[in-house]
Amino acid sequence: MNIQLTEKKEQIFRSTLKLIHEFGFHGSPMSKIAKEADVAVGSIYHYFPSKDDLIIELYWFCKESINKEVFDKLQPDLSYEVQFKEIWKSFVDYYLQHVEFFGFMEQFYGSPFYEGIRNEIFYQKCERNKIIHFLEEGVQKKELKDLHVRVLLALYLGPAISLIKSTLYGQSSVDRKIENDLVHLIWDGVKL
Amino acid sequence: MNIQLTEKKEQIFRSTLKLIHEFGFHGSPMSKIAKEADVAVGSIYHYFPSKDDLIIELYWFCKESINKEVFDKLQPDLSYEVQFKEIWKSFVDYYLQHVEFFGFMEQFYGSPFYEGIRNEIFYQKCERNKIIHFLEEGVQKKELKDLHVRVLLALYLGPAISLIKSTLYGQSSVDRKIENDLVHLIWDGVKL
Amino acid sequence: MNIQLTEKKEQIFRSTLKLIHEFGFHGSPMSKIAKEADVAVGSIYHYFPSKDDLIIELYWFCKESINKEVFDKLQPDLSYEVQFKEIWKSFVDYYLQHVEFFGFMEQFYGSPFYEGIRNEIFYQKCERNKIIHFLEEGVQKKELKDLHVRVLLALYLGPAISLIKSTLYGQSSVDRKIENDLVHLIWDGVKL
Amino acid sequence: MNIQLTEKKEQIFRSTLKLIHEFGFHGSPMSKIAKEADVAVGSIYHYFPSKDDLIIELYWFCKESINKEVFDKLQPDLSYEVQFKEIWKSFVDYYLQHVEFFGFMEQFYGSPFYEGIRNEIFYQKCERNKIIHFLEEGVQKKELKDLHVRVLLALYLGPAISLIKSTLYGQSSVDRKIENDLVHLIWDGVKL
DNA sequence: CATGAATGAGGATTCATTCAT
DNA sequence: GATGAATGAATCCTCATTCAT
Repeated sequence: MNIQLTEKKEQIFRSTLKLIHEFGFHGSPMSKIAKEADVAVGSIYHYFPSKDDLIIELYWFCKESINKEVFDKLQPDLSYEVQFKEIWKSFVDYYLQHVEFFGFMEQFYGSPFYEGIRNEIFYQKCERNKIIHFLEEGVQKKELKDLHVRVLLALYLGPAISLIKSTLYGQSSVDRKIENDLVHLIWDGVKL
Repeated sequence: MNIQLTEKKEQIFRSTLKLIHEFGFHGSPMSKIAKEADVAVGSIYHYFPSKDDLIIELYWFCKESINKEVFDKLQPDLSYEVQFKEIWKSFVDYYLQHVEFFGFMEQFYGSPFYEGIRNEIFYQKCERNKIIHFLEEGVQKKELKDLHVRVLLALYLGPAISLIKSTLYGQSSVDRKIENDLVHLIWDGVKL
Repeated sequence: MNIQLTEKKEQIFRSTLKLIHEFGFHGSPMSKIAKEADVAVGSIYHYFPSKDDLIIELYWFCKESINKEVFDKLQPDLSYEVQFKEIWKSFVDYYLQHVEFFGFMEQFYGSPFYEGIRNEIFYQKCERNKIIHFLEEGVQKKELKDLHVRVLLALYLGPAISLIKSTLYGQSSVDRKIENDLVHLIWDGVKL
Repeated sequence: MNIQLTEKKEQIFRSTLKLIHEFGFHGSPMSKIAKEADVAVGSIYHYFPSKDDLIIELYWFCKESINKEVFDKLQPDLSYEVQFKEIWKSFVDYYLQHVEFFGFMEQFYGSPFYEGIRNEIFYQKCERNKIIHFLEEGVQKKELKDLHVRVLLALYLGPAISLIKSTLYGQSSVDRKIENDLVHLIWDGVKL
């Protein structure tokens, strides 16, 4: 998780993302990716050893992107409650503004690709782990109820993902009010 | 959504489910499915016009199954709160006991297959719609807060799905206590 | 060449003819033939050992049909010239009225099926041989020029087939005058 | 009708021609064609989108070949009669020397492939149209009787094709005398 | 570095044929 | 006789990957 990005590499990532979101893993052959990225097939193999590697690297690339978005702009001097809500909204907004990221991630998790790297994930500073850390911190600081982290996580991200899905797959549009209602309810549920 | 089930058809469904859960859509060629189901490749085509059709029919089959499980055994004379929790736990338990169903469904939603039938779903009496109906009923009966159904749904099913995922993919085991904690929190969040 | 025709057998012949004319050999699977003939696939195998056999028997069936048409109604007491022209016109008219026969025969000759039975044909009393015999007779009776039978045959049937083709494949319609002009020219060319 | 010919493409054409002539459309799978042409199956698909396309392009390739052969070496300062006979003999000889071309063409016309391109043919400068033009010219120049072009064409090419067929399919050999006799008879029949 | 022609194993699908009912 | 479900070899086609230019 610290991808060296050349211009070409990013070009390839974007195309792959777009195609997989639209057509799925099958339906996104290397030839199509190459055409979409406006490079030769062979060139892709210059940057990635195989298609599987491309996809797995793409996964880390996505992780890193959302990670940056959600945590980098966070102001650490705000109250826990505000941070709790900011993170949640950043998370939701990021995916709503980057449909292909979400589409790709969803497919990735269901796929056997994920198997291969499952264990790695726990040792990465990816956003999931940061969020876990943030929640555990909340418990320690007596901001959150003393619940198992799995409960907290499910309650924190579960509704977020559901909302994103219903926005993307159902044809409903983004709705600020609904977002706010949701975080408030969640906060009320878990705050001490 | 009212699949005629011959013995062979179900046999094929089970095998497809198993393989897709384990190996994903790619990684589950018809030949493998046939072998697993102990039928000839050609026979599958006797029951399903194409692989795509097989997968889409399988989707409805899964829907119908969970639908039955969650709602059929529900006792309508119980209080709303109890029903609210029962449904939720049935939902979670069903998937935890039928790993392949969940694995398949998750992949299905991310895939372009889903696109093709998205609109149909709203007109089906599938469990999602029944749950929506159940939640709307709760609002009317003044059992639940008067929130947008999307909020309620996200808060009801989102954590459930998150919990299932973290149980299946993170190798944590089922935990009754965690389940109970979660529903209670949810109920507290949405009850009037 | 003396096909026993049950009702079912003829039904199968007709369907095969129709389908092969329309869709070619490939494009006419047994299942389609069965459906068109309104019998079960298995039933076809009751009457014909294999698809190849069906097609070859069908060939003889067609031969016999046109044979009957062209020679049976011929009045032997007419002059050679009149018979010469009558046979020619019967031949042409028969195919123009039985498009599928012609379509099937054309495909048959080009196909490897024909190879297998080529030799048999010379010993059959099919119309080609009858025509050859009729032409040789003409030479003997000093009605026709003393030309090699291949020359006579090419000049007699060649234009006929060309005319049928241009009528069927080009979208021109049948034209009595053109037919008459052609036979007259042919007759003038070969008569003594 | 102006096929760009790379070396590989022609290689594939030759093999396809050979196999279809010998084994028919069915009996000539892509795998066999590839082996015969000494290329990989996939390579064929690099040059032709599908088997159907291959066959249709092959058709135009054949057309173009015979076209060149028959008309390119024609000397325009010869008398109409001589040209009339030269074209005819070139036509016959070309096919007798290129058995596979004739075999392929015959099958092609009978097949549903032909349907798809029938209309195109009339607008191409293929040999059939050039011959039609040559015959019409003969009528205008008062070299030929004023007959419908379909009559002239049937009388000109019909016997040619019959002769070729009887030479190829009946195991008779090429016979210069028979050829000459035939053209003379045809010429006598249609000349003014 | 970049290209894209070439490869061929592997996947979806078809279809002649069999056989239990 | 008649049926049509079941079979699986054979077909068309795709696509990850390689490599000579």
